[in-house]
Amino acid sequence: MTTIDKVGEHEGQRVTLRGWLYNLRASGKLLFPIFRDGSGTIQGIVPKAAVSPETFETVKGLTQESSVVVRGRVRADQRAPGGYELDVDEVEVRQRVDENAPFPITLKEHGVDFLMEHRHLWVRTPRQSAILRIRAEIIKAARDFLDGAGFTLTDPPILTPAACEGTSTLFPVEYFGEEAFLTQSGQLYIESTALALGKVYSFGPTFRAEKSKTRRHLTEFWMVEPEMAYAGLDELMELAEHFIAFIVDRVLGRRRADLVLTGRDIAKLEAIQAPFPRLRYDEAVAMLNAAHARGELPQPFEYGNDFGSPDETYLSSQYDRPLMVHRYPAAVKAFYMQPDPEDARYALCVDVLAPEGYGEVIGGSERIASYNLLKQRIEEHHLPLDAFGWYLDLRRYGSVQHAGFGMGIERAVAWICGLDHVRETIPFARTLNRMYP
RNA sequence: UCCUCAGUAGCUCAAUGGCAGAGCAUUCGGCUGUUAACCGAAGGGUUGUAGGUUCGAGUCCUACCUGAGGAGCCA
Repeated sequence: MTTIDKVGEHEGQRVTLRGWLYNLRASGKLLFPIFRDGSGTIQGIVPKAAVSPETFETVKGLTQESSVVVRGRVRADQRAPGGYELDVDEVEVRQRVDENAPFPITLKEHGVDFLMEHRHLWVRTPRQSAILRIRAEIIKAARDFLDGAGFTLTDPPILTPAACEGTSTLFPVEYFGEEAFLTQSGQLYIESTALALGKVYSFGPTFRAEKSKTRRHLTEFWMVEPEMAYAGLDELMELAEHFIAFIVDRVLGRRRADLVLTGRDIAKLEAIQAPFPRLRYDEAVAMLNAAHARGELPQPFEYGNDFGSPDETYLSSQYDRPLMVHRYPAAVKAFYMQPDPEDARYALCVDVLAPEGYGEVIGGSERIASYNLLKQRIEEHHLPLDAFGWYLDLRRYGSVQHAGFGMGIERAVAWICGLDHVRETIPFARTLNRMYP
């Protein structure tokens, strides 16, 4: 018993593979079934003269995605894409797909709507499987990095009584006669555990009821959020760049074949090394205005706004590694962000923009440590003060400088895999117009 | 919420207002090295829904439904 990714270790030996029929070609009395088992694909060879008549007929009658246990000898072959072929001598069919209701996803092209409607079957195709393996590697790398750097995983609640940020739309749920919401970020809660444990992180699903219809948005997405006590913006930016560089390096080391399978340009990922370029918001605005003056951007940028998607795309395209933009105007940022002591009009925050137009993958900031200032900001943003009582408590009992960021897993996967839409980065995407399957 | 585009065979798409078509998939036949194999044949249609214009509508008009791309907002 072995798996397809390890057949090279069994060259010349007879092995058993458990998988599914990916494709079947025939040339007279030669059959070429291609099997997949979740670890890869391999082509089998079935010459009529070399096997029993029963085996030949069984393979000849196989339908796409029928489940099979196959036995045969592993043979190196120059003509094989993976380097090895299987001289099949025995096939056990576990379930044969009925030819009157064939597997809907063929090797030919399909539209987005059809594929998403059949997502439960689409995940079987080699490219989608590769993306899901890379996603798993990215998540493991993120956790390994933080675990190794002294962070403790603390899981925040999914059901929450109030908004973390006043701006985004929340999904309401009925909670024993009261209204609760699905979390849009674990940040406020891990600020609490950071003051208990020093360095912490959360990893989990978050929900935003925004009616966004773009290649970068899901209503349900996963975030990894580190939070550090006794740390400010500088430490946070250093953490962010080493975090991302570690993840990219890990994927290049362990999932290179899958990156190639997705068609990713590997050289672009190999350039991702810390340190990353850093720009103040003001410097980024100057770049956008200069680009507009040269006719490279259609819209002039209005100082004081947050960057739009075309602005982010332009800025990130100027560099071969992620760009860190820091110190945005406090007025456009969240209520909990610490103002810059050198100029209170700016917030001590940072957005990390992925290269090649993939947009913001990380957003983070130093948090307000002062009780009075935080209370004032909550009031200025017209947020319910009583709902934030516990959050204000953190500033009454041993308040310290602290900072953290959130990285959206799906955007990171989309960037690292070079995908044009985040819907392929998660097994079952939840979008504005899709809840099925 | 706004802007733009699309909806025809299981899938991907054609069809000047004038006979509903092709490739793939499926079934049958041929081929001993195929790489989304190829060659031959067969079956497969309420053209998203409802109305309207017209001698005649897949095609033009109106409304609606569904989806996609983008904006805003965000990770």
